Amino acid sequence: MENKPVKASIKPASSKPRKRTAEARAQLDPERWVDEAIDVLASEGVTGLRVEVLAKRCGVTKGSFYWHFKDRQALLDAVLEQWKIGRIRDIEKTTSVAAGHESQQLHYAIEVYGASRNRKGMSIELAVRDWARHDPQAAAIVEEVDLYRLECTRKLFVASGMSDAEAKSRSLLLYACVFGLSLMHYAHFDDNLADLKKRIAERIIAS
Amino acid sequence: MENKPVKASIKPASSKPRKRTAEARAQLDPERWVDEAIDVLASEGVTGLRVEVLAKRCGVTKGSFYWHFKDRQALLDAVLEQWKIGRIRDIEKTTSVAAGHESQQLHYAIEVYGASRNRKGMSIELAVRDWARHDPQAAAIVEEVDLYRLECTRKLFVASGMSDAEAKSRSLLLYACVFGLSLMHYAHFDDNLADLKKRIAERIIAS
DNA sequence: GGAAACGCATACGGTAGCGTATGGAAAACA
DNA sequence: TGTTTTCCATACGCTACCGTATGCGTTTCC
Repeated sequence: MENKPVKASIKPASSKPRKRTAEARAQLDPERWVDEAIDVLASEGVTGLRVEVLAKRCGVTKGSFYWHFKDRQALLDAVLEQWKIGRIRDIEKTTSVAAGHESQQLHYAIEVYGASRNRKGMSIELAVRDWARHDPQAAAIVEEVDLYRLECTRKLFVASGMSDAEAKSRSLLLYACVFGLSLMHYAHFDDNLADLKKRIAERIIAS
Repeated sequence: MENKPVKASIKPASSKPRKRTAEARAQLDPERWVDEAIDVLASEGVTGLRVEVLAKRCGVTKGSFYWHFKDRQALLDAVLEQWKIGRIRDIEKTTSVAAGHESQQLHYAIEVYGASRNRKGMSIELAVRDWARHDPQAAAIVEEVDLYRLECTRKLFVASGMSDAEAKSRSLLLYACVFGLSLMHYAHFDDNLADLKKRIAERIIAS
């Protein structure tokens, strides 16, 4: 009556690593768990990230989970670590630019966060930040990421001709605004939101 | 014996009425529950708002809770309602000003949110907004409050001489920044945070 | 072709939380 | 004074979790 061998939620694994050592497999699957966990995190928040729920999403039971992870906390640690790595990689990609196009790149940085196609990314961002309000470990990761972000955009502002102090304030303003906007419900505040956003971006970036 | 539904009412609760009528008592206590609930909400988030935990904080058992409230959701509804009322009252207080002092009042509005003495208020704010990410009812309340806030500061910007479109963008920028800053961990980004904040406020408000 | 390790299922004990049922003390009322 | 209403305690059933123990088919290694 119970589902016997759960079939295909185990995805590739069969074709690629022809020679799978124990380590190769043990390192591959936890990543799968973490990816799925980040998905749940985005939609349910950290408190909705339960072992048995996650297992069901992966098509297995928690017996599998506790083989890959010591406990729930170990998963949370891995989620934080993977989030940090992904963010830093993304920040580097978003803020690297040829000299002379700094302010254009800053505009892009604002847009890319506000874009609707990036809703999931922002959901993760907000979930992690809410998590950080109750968990010092998450707070430490968020601080790392924030400082890295702030530093990268600060450089862009400096490169576009601002003083260091002004660049720092603009950098902070930029991210505060990006995250703050994603917290607010202003869709009915104006019928030309695009113009509003454009004015805001200009105010943040323009000299 | 059907217990009648409890209606939340705002009553200053005369200090110690030696003669407490039935109605006075039935209307006083739900308020107490809601106040305590908002405290828990601030520190634990909406998912940490449990009936039995709350009862313990009130020094009673949940038997009492279920006499005053139909279920947990009824409490959550009351919390949202009380939060909305409190916010709107606060916004009116913060944004009412004699003509000619508008930009000064805007500076005050920014400061009052960032003030450390207001940490609890901001915790509630963030908890409600996180709540709104998963609950349409909470989202509706947040939208009401947001639109009211945005409108009040918009008027201030207009009164200080801006165009309507510019005033709207500044209003949105102001609150986005206020909430965004409270989400970020930037304490170690600079050793003169006061100057940073001052520059940011100036950028938001100055013509 | 075993033997060991792997990867997962199943079963179990335990806690926390929701909501209901019911009893009971004290106040209010008549 | 007797009755009703108010307010809360206690006990119960139920579900959702966490983490452990154990069994079992399958792969990997010798």
